[in-house]
Amino acid sequence: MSAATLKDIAREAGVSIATASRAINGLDNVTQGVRQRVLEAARSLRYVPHGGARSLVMSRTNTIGVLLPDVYGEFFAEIIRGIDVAARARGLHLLVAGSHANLDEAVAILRAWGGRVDGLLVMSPFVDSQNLAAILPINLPLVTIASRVGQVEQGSISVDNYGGGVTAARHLIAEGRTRIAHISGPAGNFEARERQRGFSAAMKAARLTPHAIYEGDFTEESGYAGTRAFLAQAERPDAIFVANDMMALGCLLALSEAGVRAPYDIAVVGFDDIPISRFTAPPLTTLRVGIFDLGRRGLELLVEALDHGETTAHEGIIVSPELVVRESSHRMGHHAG
Amino acid sequence: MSAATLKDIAREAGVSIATASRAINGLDNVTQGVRQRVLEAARSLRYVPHGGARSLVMSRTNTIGVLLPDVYGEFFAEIIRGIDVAARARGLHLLVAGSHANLDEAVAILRAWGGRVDGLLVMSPFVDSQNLAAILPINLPLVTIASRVGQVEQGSISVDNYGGGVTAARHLIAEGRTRIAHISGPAGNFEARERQRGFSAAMKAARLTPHAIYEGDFTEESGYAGTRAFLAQAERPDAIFVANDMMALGCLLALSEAGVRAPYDIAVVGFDDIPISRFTAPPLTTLRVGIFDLGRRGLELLVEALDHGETTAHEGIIVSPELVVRESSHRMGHHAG
DNA sequence: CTGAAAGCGCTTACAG
DNA sequence: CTGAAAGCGCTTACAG
Repeated sequence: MSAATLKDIAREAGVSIATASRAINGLDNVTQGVRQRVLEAARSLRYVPHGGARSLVMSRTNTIGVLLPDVYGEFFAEIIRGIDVAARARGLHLLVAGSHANLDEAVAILRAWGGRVDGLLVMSPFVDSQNLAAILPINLPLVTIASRVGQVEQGSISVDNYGGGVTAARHLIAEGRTRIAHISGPAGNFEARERQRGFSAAMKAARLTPHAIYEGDFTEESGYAGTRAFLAQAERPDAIFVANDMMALGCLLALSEAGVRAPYDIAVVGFDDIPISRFTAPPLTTLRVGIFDLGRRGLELLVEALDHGETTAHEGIIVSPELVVRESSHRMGHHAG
Repeated sequence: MSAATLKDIAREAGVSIATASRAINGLDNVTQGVRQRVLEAARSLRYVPHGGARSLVMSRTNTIGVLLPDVYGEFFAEIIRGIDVAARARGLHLLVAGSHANLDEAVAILRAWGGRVDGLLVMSPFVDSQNLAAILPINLPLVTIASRVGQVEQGSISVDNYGGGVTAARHLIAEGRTRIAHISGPAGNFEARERQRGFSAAMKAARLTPHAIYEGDFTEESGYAGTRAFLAQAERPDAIFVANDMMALGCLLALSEAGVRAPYDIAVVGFDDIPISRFTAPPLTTLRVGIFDLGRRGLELLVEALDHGETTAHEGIIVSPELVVRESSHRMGHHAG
């Protein structure tokens, strides 16, 4: 037996399919008795409305398409969680693509979503993703998260990465560090680039030169490798600004293995404040971007665009990361051994 | 201008809408010239097929519904990643619900997916989720991941949690530990229960009694709290089997803060092998369940059920977790200080 | 309050 | 090779 349709329950209840539809949807122009019969028929036939058909006729899918670059690690788990919680609260469904390697792939995915989504939530941190909006195959409300997409978009929420880089550098300088190294994110990543720019600018303002720069790729492995490289140098750094927390984990392990104590020998500052950063040993000083809220607010912006029509020109929201000082960078930590 | 439809491009190309459809879909019964004209019209009108309409008529959505209990932490990021990679390779879309607190909510979500998905991938580790399959509102192919759903399902992939608990206990016993404590998962969680059962059985077989049991909830916080509780006892444990890696992170921090050295003073074993477990200090001994593959294989099982019809009775796949010995439990670690 | 009819955007036998 | 027509499962003016 395949799924029951409105036609089936109309026949069963002895009414027209229009009336069945009204009863099911709780419209008020239906008599008590009729409604009863319809609902009963629906129950006995285990009727489940066909969402696809309904979407087609109402030209509204109640579904948001979420396009992410890669769902590896806690950062993306938090983003998705924020989006999911906000979507569920509004009865919206989420069509999720958890990876795209480049613009072409992103466009192909978006195209395949035609007629399946009401709006788009996109995170595409590639340096060239400013073209995304222009290439966009479907003309839908679009909100970008932590991306460099620009112009055409309906709204955006992003992090002041440059400012965060400045803050990180200033903090380490204020801690009395002078040989400050940097492990960056991948070259093609817009956010990574901004963080490094901010870091460099603040160093320059303090008349310091970066002690060393290592190009990582945002994975723990690369943070580990970068730190090993620094430790092998003739003159070691006395601080490392790591462009995200995942890499900072690798950094902390490399230090620990080498018997180098953070913060005493080398101070470490990360970026993001993923949930586990409070639980590293030592706990990690980092720049909190409020990952969950990035996702949540992104979805809320999109809902606004959906409700108020696409004309509402939202300015981009820019979140200032907050320095969270924990033990990895600060000699006076509570648990200093 | 709203989105162009097949009708628009048919008119533009001077053909019938049936022919336009055939040309667009690459069927071979179309002349070169006609195909050219249609494709050109489609391009100039920026035509994107309406996936919803296509689904309706073909009664195939090419979409899988993914129901998860909670997307917090690396574990779920890995599960989603595995599912996503496998789905993208097959051109399938993913409708994702990243949280449900109980059976009722799960059922409501599933119901709302009627007519939007071809099959269901469900992870519902609640003890009572065996009822899920029976309550299921829609009659769709269903594969469960790490769940206790049973009978009605088309397929399942799960972890031998009991066996993993046994292995963890045996390992610690073999390491010469005798005062072995346990931080469990939440009481209502099926997997947590099985892990503890296995642990207890192996302890009993070795004529040992669990030194202490603390009921956690799979979060870092509870691992931290449980460990603090253990450390406050008159007689401290010399080993802790922690029911998942997230809690083990909290455990390691609590030890580190208290100046208790793992593995020397207290050995620690986790469960899951989330990506960061290699990067804790000390690196965490754990039971690798192959999280990514759990997601990937779950989706593959579902695709099989979709292709071969719902009759194929898949037996449940049970994955044996593999003990990965790192420094947190073993005195002879490479980097022992 | 209820029903017949049109239509959402597409695919697919059925004729030609 | 091409087109007219039916139909996927629903909603919604339009009459009554």
